[in-house]
Amino acid sequence: MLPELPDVESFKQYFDKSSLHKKIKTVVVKSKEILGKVSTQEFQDKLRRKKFQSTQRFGKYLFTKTDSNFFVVIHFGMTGNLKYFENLEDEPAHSRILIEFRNGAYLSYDCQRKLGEVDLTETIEEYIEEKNLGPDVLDLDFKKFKKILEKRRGTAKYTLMNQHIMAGIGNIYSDEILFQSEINPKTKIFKLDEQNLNKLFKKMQKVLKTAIDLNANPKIFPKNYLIPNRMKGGKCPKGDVKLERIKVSGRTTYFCPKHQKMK
DNA sequence: CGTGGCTCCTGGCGGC
DNA sequence: TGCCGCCAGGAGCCAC
Repeated sequence: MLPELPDVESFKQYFDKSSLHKKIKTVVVKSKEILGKVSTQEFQDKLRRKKFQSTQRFGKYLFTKTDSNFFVVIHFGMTGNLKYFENLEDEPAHSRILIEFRNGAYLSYDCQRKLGEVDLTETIEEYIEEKNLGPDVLDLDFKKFKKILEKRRGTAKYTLMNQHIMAGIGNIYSDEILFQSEINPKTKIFKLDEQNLNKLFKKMQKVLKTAIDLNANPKIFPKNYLIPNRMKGGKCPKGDVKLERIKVSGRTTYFCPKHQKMK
């Protein structure tokens, strides 16, 4: 699936399990377009002989702290992935950055469409500031959630997906959250009353946490989830109504016309 | 502030 | 059969 908050959380777990506390031997930048501000030279020089000490996820970003007081920031774009492996023949097809550890194993950042980005930062706060990201969705309580929605005039879908308002939700999970909340994606956010907002907040937390628990794997999602049916001709999991496919905020959006009526 | 359109990118697929 | 062009969607930019 596409790298939204639950997917990045599972990348974090994968990274932690495979790549922490191992000394880096070499770094190969195979597609320099993937790098943000940092040059290939600096990226390689700074990482050589270092170790990753810990990781932190914020929104759709994964921050990996090195033992030298800087972070590697990984953004997965649409097609980013991580793979740890022992033999070079197992290197993925679109390996963009390849880290070789001193134990002989490798970590590859694979990204077919090159829409992802890898960069360095001194602090997480600095990076968040620079990208102007809103708070991480899972750090919100209901009070803060209501606060950041005040004075917003956009649609529910746009508001959930806008990383400057809140960080972590993308096109796929916004559809799921709105489906579970029984809110039409085109509903203006200010049209929702206290009760609607409360339901939206609770379902948002529930959907994201459930997806994290299930390793962001739609194949094992609950039976009443929209995501596994999110395709042309897909049906509402609560009945046999056909899902509708429209554009909201320029993004392909699936919703159930029966359960997500306009308020 | 929000919307819609364009851009980046690659591979899969539909249509002719 | 083969090839063109659309589409997927994360995110930035720009005009309105």
